[in-house]
Amino acid sequence: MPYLGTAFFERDVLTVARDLIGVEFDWHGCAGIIVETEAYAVEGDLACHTASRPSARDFVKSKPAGTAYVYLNYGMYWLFNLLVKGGERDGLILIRALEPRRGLKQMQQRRNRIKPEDLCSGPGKLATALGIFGTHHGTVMIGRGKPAGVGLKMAADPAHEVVSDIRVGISQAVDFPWRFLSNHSPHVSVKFGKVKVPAT
DNA sequence: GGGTTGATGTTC
DNA sequence: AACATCAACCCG
Repeated sequence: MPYLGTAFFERDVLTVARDLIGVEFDWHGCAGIIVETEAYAVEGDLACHTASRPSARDFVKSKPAGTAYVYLNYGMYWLFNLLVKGGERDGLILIRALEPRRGLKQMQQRRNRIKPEDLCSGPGKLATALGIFGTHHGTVMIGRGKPAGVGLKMAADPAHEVVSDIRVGISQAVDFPWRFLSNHSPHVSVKFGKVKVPAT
C-alpha cells in the first residue's frame, strides 16, 4: 500500500477530515488507525487558528498541502494537524485519536499507560505517545521530502461507520458538526453525542 | 460512574 | 487573557 499523495489533501477540508477516518498514520516506528479528526476552515470558522493568529495564516499561505501544523496547547500538550488546501475549502485537520497498531511498547513507555484504549484517545495523548513535539512543526507528510517511516496510508481493513459531531473544547463556532469519528470505537476521546457545550 | 480543579507557556 | 487538554482527585 503506497502512502497517500498530494491529491488526497487537495480537496475540501471536510471531505479530507472524513476520509482520514480509517487511514493508517505511520510515525517513526509507531503506527495507528485514525479514528477521530476535526476540521477547521480557513474561511468562515472563528474556531480556526487562522481567525486569530497571523502566524497560522502565513503557514497556510506558504506551505503545501500535507504539511504538519504542530502547536502547544494549554502550555503542555502538542497538537498535530494536517494542512489541506487547493480544494473547495482550505483548512487544518486536527488528528484527535488513534487505534494503536504498531510500536505499542514504545507508546506505553512514553505515556505510562498500559491499556491500548487509553494510549492515543485524545490529541495531546497521541502526540505524547508518538513522541511529537514542536520540532515537528512543518514536517512534510507527503511526496518527496517526507521522512522515511512517516506518512499516511490506506489501511488493509476499511473504516466502519463514520459519524460527525460537534467539535471538542472550543468556544467559537461551537455548533459546527465538524468532528468525525469511527462510531463505537473504544479508542476515541469523547464518544459520539457526548461533547459538552460550554455555557454562555 | 461523573464533576471539579490545577498545571503550564505561547500567542496576541 | 485566552487557550482545539489531561490526570488526579473528590463524591458517591
